[in-house]
Amino acid sequence: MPEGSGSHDGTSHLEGLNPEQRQATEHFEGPILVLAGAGSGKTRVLTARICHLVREHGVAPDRILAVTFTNKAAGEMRERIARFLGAAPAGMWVGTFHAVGARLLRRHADRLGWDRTFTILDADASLRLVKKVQESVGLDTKRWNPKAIRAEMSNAKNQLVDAGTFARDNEGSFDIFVRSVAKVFGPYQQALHDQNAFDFDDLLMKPVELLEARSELLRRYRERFAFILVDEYQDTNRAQFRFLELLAAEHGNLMVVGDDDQSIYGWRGADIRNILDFEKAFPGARVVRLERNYRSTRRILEAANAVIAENVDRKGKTLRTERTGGESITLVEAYDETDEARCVVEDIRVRYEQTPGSAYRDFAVLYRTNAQARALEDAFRREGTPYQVIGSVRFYERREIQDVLAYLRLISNPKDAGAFDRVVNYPRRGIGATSQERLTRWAAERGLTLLEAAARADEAPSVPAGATRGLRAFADLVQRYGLRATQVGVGELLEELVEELDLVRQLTDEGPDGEDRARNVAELVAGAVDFDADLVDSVSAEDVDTFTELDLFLQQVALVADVDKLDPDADAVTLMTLHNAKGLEFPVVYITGLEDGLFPLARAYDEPAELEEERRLFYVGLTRAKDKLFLSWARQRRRAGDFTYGTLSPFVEAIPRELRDEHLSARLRLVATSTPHRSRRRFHDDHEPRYEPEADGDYGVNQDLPRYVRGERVLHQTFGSGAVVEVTGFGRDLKVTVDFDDVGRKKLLVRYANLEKDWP
DNA sequence: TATTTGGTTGTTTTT
DNA sequence: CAACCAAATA
Repeated sequence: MPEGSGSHDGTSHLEGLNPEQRQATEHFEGPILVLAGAGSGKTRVLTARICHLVREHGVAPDRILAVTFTNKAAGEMRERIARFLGAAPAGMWVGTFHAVGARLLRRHADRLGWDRTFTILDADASLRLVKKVQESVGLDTKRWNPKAIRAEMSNAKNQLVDAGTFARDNEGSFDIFVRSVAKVFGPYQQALHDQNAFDFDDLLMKPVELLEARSELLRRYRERFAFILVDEYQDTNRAQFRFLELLAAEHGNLMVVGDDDQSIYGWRGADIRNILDFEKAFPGARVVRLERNYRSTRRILEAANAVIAENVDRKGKTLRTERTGGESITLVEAYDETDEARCVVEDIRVRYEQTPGSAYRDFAVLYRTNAQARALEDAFRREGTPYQVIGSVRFYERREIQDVLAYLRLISNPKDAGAFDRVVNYPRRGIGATSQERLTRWAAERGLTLLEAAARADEAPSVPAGATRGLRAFADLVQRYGLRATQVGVGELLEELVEELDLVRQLTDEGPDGEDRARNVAELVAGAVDFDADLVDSVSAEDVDTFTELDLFLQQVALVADVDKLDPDADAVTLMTLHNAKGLEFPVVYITGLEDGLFPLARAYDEPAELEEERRLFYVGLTRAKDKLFLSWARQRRRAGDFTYGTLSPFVEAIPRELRDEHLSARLRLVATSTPHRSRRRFHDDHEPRYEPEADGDYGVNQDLPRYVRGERVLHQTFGSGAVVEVTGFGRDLKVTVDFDDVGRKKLLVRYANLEKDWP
């Protein structure tokens, strides 16, 4: 589902470009910002320009660096260029920022004190490490949420703030949370180093460190990447900006393509200023605007334009299309999420049956949060409509997959303590928590890696004899496979490993989910067998031979996103979050869950900037559709256990009424016609849950609960006492801002904060 | 040491 | 309504 229209094989890369696209494509030297609206053919422009550079200006492909947002986009770009040029662009670097960063680190990690076989920790592994470090520095993991700590560190790294700087800046802070983060940050980085590992954020930050510290490398790469192109520039963060600046500021040959209206990763550190202020950062930059949309019908674009026009912080542009009219936008009001899902599946069924030549892959169902996938999946399964879910329960995050991968990681990098902990007693080898702890202590005393310590466990006086046997067997196994990894491919290696561990049987014996798990492992093995090291574009061809296939496989696994695995050949409806839909297009798009508080999420109301980001996300969703848009919301929805009662999202209200075609779901229609004189609230039939006043009806009775009004004194378990300064939100999203006497101002969700009345 | 249990906790989005 | 974790048990 690439953007823009297809190319014409064997013809010029310039053919079919409109004047603006052509202008951008033919740009040669100097900085250029391409403001490309949704569906305006920006991917085409990027590939065409690369072809132009190579063909018309004689630029060698290996002097070009192109950064894309997903690996899939990178692959597609490479493919298209090869088609135009008639040959693969040898030596050209194409990949995500993370992949490019990893590639640089693979080459030069030694200059930073890492080994080139370093492990890339995924989100889960890094969280475990944070927890472990927290325990080691004596910071209660109950009181200080490891996730929050990791998020804070991640944020810092994305701003290029390292542990030392962070500590210096925050050690004396009045905010205990920040001080706690400062306590963890240094040891966390140290632990990463000890394990020869980087986390995701390091893949962006460390290359910058590398280039800043090594002027000879900087010089070399500036020269090497004489032309740099960046897609989805609106979603770059500080570290990524700095990376580009380092490489491109001198020659200025930087083309960035993006759309400020589609900036949706602010929460991940993306700084919309990067695109808004590009001309300041790169003086003399040319600006080209692509405002002609080749994707959507006029009705869809009008709706999208109306929605995004409500944002203040934007460059401002209006998309135009050559297409006319189109179907009106359907808006369905459903009873609950099950009803909503049924409506979607039903609509797909009807369209599929009535539209000649249509296929299931023409449909996409989008939602704000992954949790919403469940009800939809159930409906699809019931109806027997083929579907694929992107994200949700991510394949590589599944427990059984992580276990197998931990073996591979440990085989590839014996210093990986996280991987060791994970599988030393899986399958059971009679090594309990106590033995593990003792071994860890002994290893630390002797300066051994856990694996070395396990091999010599008999020398460790404190480790029980039973555990010693298991440990030695384990160490022996990992060592054997370490050798094996240099002899056979990763597919064969994994087959042998799974066989030896008897994993399939282990899993099937586990119970009801066991078979699924076994199937997943089989799928992983199949993936490893199919793995082709030549396709790993995050390691240069010239470097490939210095790694085992296992190393390359692990690198690949760490960096592939879920969207990368979207199978375009499968004839199935695609279900995914709006974030994952970025850059894709479909003839028919369903956007579900359009309730106030869900989309936009209630918490976005805290900050105008966040609300604008939610609106941009909606805009991204709307502009994915080529021919037909279908919007839906539910009056009632189960969220995190309890019921919520919604109203239509204000985002939808921004769409002019004449563009929408509003319906009640079949179910609501039924109730409405059978009891025409009753008020809406009484439509529920008796089999359905009714409005149940929640158990908080006795607010006035409980003397310990504060009344949340300005000036009220409240007491918090960790933050102490303070005064309420602001009250926002309502119901389950009720929030209070409190000025604490000791720790300053905090915004808390009443539902979780457990505030007590502070009696003076 | 392994397994079960019950209670607590938390849902935004992802490389 | 999960998934996760600590404590209780076999």
